[in-house]
Amino acid sequence: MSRKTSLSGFHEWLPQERLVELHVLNTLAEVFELHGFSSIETRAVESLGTLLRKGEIDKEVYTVSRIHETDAPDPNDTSRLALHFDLTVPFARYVTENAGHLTFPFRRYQIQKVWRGERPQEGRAREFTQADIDVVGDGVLDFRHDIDVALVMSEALSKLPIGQFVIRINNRKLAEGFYQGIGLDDTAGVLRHIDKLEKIGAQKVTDELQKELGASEEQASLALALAQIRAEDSSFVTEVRALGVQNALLEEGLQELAEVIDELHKRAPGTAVADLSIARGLDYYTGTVYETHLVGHEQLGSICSGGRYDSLATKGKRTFPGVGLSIGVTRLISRMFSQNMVETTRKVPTVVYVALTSDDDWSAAQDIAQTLRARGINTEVATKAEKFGKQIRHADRRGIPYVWFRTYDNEGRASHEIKDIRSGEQVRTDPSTWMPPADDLQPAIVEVEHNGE
RNA sequence: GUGGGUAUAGCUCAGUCGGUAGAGCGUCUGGUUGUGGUCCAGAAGGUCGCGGGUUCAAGCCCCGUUACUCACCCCA
Repeated sequence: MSRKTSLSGFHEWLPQERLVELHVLNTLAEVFELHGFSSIETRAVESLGTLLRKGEIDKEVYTVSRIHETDAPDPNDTSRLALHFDLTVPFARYVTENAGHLTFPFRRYQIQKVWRGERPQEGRAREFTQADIDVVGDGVLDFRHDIDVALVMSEALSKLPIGQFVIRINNRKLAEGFYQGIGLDDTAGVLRHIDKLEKIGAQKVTDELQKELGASEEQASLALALAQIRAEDSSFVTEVRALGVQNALLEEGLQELAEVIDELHKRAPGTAVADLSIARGLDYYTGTVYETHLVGHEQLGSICSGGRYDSLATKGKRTFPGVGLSIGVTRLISRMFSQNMVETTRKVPTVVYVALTSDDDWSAAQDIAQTLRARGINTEVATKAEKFGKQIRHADRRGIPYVWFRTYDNEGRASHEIKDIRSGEQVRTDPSTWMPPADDLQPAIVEVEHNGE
């Protein structure tokens, strides 16, 4: 169901693929609203200064300029406009700008396209859709929201035809406190190497920690030992303590992570683990961090990530701490297509195709269609009285399940017949009463079961 | 940004030693003259990515270029 695009990294889906995407988007919005998140949109552009405030991304940002701009663009001019590369940073700007009109804690969801200029490959596009939820507080934000957002995402992902997934959770305080406790001060550097654990293996990570960060053999092996800890409940706490590191920040992180994991284990068993190797690149995270992988598709990378950020949004002396998660909708559905994880029951919305017996019947056929549409039955009408075989074939190829015939008996009296193309069954009917089975009213998404995978 | 691979019909791909551009699927038409799917027969469909070079002759060899693609980096 998937195919190449002529502009790399900019997907354009076929109608049946779009049906899947819409199903995903609608399902997510539904679950988010069930949990009281309001929908907002932010503009597609921000000033370069806003986007780069945290100073990590540069080349992957697309800047926007008018073709009539007189001077050559200055790459250092932070007032230039650029397309947003995620929804968290624009949201932080939105919160500070509209703080006076919002009530806190503010729960919002936001589903929009974002753009990044990196080299595309499977699961990585230059234009893609993110579905974010965040909760932001004024000055303080109860820690329970860290648990809440993970539960919401767990529920949302469970309703998608994507098989099993695991939300892997860590805590920045835990990691940073631990590294401080063993004398490693470059937290970001250590995390960057630890993050590669799954990809390059334990030995290489230990080597790199020593060579590139100047860690001692003992420091490296302790950092690695921490990263290898995994648990579905708070049993990881004793494992960490067994490593014998003392640090106040570490204790705080341990407590937070234990609380998140215990509650998820209780309310959404099997969907979350504490994984102390999770690092996350973005440096604005200050506590809980999340990453989500599809079971059996780990190579795809994370399909839903986020974390707690205590100082991303500030306005004068006010700070707006937040916590949120973001689903990579495009990454998710491109995988669903490439692995044939889903099918649609048909590729068009149409339920009934009204055939023409003669070219003069078109207006009468429109009357039939109108009667059906009034009851919510998607209907289209043929424009030419081609041979019935051709009209049926036309409907069949487009995936329309029913063809409607208006026929005449020997006395010229009109009667109606409807044919189910799939079974071939054709019966007399009446436009004012006919209804398709509920399953045929709208195209549906069907999860494909793969054996042995 | 770095390194590898690929580019031929709508799609998937063959194309030998440099010698007239091919197959399967799909599409269209007919067999079957107003009830599809199967079968049979036939037809349409090409800037061989683009530009240059070598040669009597280039899809094929050489140089350049663009796009796509995979991996790295990073991330959803």
